[in-house]
Amino acid sequence: MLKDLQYIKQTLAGHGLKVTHQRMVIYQVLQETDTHPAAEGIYEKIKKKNPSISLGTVYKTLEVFVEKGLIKKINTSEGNMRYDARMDIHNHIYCTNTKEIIDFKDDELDMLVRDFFKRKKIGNFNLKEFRLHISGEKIDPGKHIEIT
Amino acid sequence: MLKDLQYIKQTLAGHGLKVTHQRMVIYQVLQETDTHPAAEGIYEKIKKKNPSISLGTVYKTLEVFVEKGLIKKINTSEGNMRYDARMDIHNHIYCTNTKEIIDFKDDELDMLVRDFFKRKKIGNFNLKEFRLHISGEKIDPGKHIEIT
DNA sequence: TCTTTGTTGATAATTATTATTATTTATTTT
DNA sequence: AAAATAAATAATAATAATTATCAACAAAGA
Ligand SMILES: [Mn+2]
Ligand SMILES: [Mn+2]
Ligand SMILES: [Zn+2]
Ligand SMILES: [Zn+2]
Repeated sequence: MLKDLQYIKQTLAGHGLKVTHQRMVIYQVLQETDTHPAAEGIYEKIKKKNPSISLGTVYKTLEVFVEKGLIKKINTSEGNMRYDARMDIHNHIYCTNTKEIIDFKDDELDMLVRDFFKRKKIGNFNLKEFRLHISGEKIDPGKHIEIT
Repeated sequence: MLKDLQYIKQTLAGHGLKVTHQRMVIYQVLQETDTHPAAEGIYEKIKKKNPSISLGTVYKTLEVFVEKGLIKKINTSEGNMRYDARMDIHNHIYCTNTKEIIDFKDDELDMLVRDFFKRKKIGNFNLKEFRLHISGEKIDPGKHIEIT
């Protein structure tokens, strides 16, 4: 899913953000990857081509993206934050062994849960969203997890 | 749900832990409360009656409890850890406004999801558990959330 | 061009948490 | 019971992740 620069520019601008090189490249990294990286990881990847970038800028920029609804911030059980460019509602599979986070989306499951909460009401509460956190361990850490 | 000291002693001992005053009082605080406090909060509560206790001890003790399967450690979307004395599998409702975490357990929902994963298999993955994270906002922050 | 405003990089500060270690307390051995 | 051993605690230092500060820089507007 290679996004061209034009698309990225439009996306940033469309969210009310001034287009800068740093923002472009940070957003691009997040688009290209599905590993839900931490700020540090994004920073390391960018530094190769762009050694002058600052880690603080990465943090700041990611925070701005989150505020503008461009990306999501997700928290791991290890306590550090990871970032996710996928904005559709979906769930995460955590491997407690490799610390990987894998996306998991299933319409049937969504319906099932949404349906449940149509019946079961939570009083004095404005439900925004629900996510399923699935955790376990990869059997063969070398191979991929596959959802069938 | 007032637990007497005898019960707490037995629980600690039953999990292979030496019974100390600090452990007793830390575990007691967690038992008495349903607010999923952070280490700091537990520490503050204990300090009143027991001013000599150290924050490091609270952290250490909580970690020991988690390892022994006495309590659970849960992570908030703000990134800091909270502790939960409830050990049965259950879900959490997060209020993004008050930062409260409220327990939510429903057998029908559990079945629904468990059932789903009996059909939908995740390959190369040993599923340990799934939890539903429900987030939203309290409508009246002064009042309680009620599950009907 | 001058002025204003927003962004970045360098760096300092903060927060949550963990590690270290001497002291205290509990348990076992003599 | 006294001595020896082991475990737990308090005080403190260290670390990691993240946020704040601020001067330099860049873009946009007048
Ligand atoms: Mn995601
Ligand atoms: Mn819980
Ligand atoms: Zn994702
Ligand atoms: Zn709970």
